[in-house]
Amino acid sequence: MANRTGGDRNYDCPVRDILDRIGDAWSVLVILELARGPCRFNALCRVIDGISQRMLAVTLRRLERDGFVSRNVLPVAPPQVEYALTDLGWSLKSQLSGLYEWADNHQPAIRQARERYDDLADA
Amino acid sequence: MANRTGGDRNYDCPVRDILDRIGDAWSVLVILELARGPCRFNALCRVIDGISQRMLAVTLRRLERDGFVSRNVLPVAPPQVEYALTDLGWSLKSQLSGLYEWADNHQPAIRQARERYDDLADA
DNA sequence: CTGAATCCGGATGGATACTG
DNA sequence: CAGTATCCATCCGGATTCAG
Repeated sequence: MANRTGGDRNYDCPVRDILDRIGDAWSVLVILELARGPCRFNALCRVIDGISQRMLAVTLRRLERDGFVSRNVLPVAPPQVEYALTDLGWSLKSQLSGLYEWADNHQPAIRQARERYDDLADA
Repeated sequence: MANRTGGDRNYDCPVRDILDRIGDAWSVLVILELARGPCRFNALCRVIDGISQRMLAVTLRRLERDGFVSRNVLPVAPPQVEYALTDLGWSLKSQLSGLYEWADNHQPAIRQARERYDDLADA
């Protein structure tokens, strides 16, 4: 989605951008992983199970563009690039933590609601 | 996205479901609208600018399934269906409010980061 | 090692028409 | 009124290949 499909269903969305980002599974996983410490491209690729090089690159670029992640090229050969959370990134991370907590607390309720709903639907 | 594309990139995602939901623009808008009070289908359709009948129906069903929204069929003719937030829905709404606040506070920083990034890219 | 470019299948969402 | 069904354009993400 990146930033609105067509480009202009504007609403009030100052938030849409952030929602688009955290609505993206990979972004969240990358942020969570980087919260454990700075990390390099391939290391991230290995540890984030299932992500493709392409999506990791795309995700990192988006996060970097939004200022959540810093990209540090170490002048060595072969080149190494280290990614880390910025202050803004940490701020977002703490928001995510809040969401995670909420999600954990309420997941049983959601699960239950779904089962009830699905049972009725099957019948 | 609904619930994981392929169906099984599992991770630790108790949160993924919620993230998928609030990552969806329509869901957020519907919740926000219902937070202003119960509402009927066509009324929602009119007030949520740009949504199609289909997407409203799909969105409402998802929200209902997860227990965020209640669907109340009034036994009159012609049939009326009133949607409203459940307690769980209100709980989610307050989380969203937190996110909105955070987003508002940090949007300047993000905007700035983007401009900086894009300027460098253009050059 | 760290990516960028290309190709491509599948899912998503819009438009439209139809129904109870 | 409150949806459902169908068709179709679009976009996303995976796999693969190439490059600095």
